[in-house]
Amino acid sequence: MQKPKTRRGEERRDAIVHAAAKLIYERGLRGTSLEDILRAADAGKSQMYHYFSSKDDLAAAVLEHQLAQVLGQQQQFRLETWSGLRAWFDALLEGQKARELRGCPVGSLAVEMSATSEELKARVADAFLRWQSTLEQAFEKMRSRGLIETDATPAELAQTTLAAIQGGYLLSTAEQDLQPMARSLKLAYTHLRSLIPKPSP
Amino acid sequence: MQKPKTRRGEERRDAIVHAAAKLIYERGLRGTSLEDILRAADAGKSQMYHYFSSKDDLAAAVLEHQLAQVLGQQQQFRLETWSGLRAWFDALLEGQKARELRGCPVGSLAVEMSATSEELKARVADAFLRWQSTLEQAFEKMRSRGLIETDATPAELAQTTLAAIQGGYLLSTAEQDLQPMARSLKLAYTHLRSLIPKPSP
DNA sequence: GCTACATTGGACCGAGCGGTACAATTGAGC
DNA sequence: GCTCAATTGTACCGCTCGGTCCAATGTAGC
Repeated sequence: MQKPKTRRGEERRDAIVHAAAKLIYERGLRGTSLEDILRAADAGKSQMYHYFSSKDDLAAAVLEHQLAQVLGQQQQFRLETWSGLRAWFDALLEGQKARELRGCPVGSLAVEMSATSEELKARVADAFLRWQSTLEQAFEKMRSRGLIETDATPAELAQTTLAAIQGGYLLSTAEQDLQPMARSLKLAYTHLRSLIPKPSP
Repeated sequence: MQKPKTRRGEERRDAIVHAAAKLIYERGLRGTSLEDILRAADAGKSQMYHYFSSKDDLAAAVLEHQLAQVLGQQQQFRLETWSGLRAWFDALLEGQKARELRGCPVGSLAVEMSATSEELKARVADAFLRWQSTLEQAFEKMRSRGLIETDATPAELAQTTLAAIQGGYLLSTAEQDLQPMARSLKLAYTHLRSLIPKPSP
């Protein structure tokens, strides 16, 4: 409903979002009740409805939180270098293994939210486009530095790379096997490497 | 609970599964109540519980139904030929457009089911592996006919192709734009084409 | 047309859901 | 230490959910 106006309020709001993110990631959005979340956050209903207007509103905040987590981790890598890109892919794979093949914290939430209201659908689209745009910037840097050379636009590369990531997550979660994701990421990496300009003889 | 033992029973069971598949595809599994489904199928609760032991049991039947639909359509194409493969990709894209970017009938259900019980998770894995195996067979045919030549196993090609499809679906649904799926499928196709053996000079 | 079983209608249930109301409590700034 | 807005505890609400029960009805095969 409204933003926290004190330090303490902010911390409580964050605690609710954190607990919600964790539970929703594990059980899905519809599979997680407000009461579960509030119990986990050690908060009461009045607190939640003080900061969020509805469960959907909280869900939107959780989506933002998850995206921020992903982008935060991503920022630790210099994606515009080959070694950075590879390290990032490796980290995604490690994360998926560590989280027991439960899927992408943003992607799986997005699927469920897109099947709900128009409002949430729009929020999901916005979140994904922002994610895509961070990749686009990295590929644009690579292009301008001569690391890659292709007719494909950076936007196109960002889309196909993100699709490979999401497809990898989904298949690896569905089949309960890390391999499909490993292979999908490897293919995406190999494809990008194939765009390295040929040395002119 | 038990299988239909008459013609009429079978039709009613099918009607329930059909209605469930449609609504669940539109609103998600948890977002669809039994009462919604039964109203749409013009059936009563006792009918549903006569043929299914629970909502999860019905969900498993819906997954089977959706997979059968997908494999049925797929069978109309000769995937082991380049033109057939391309036509299939085009058809997937057309379907996603026609269904208003709502995603893969199997994939989106799989995401939600995997976040639920262990039982459903196992069913999802089985379904996906069966889908994957049909692709694997097609690629194996291509390989044995000399259409492709690669170190990658048919199983590996099937996995990466399926991942590209699912990633394309997910991104296109999330961003509410057909383009990411179009590009993801195009990339998958191009990659497979790159495996055409070089004519020995 | 009898019989045995498959099928169906519909009332009912307890639990849990998202959401509301309101009074009590806290604490920052003066 | 007063004041007043920010924050919190708690009881409550109406509704919908998945699931149960059992009597009524249809019907295939004899």
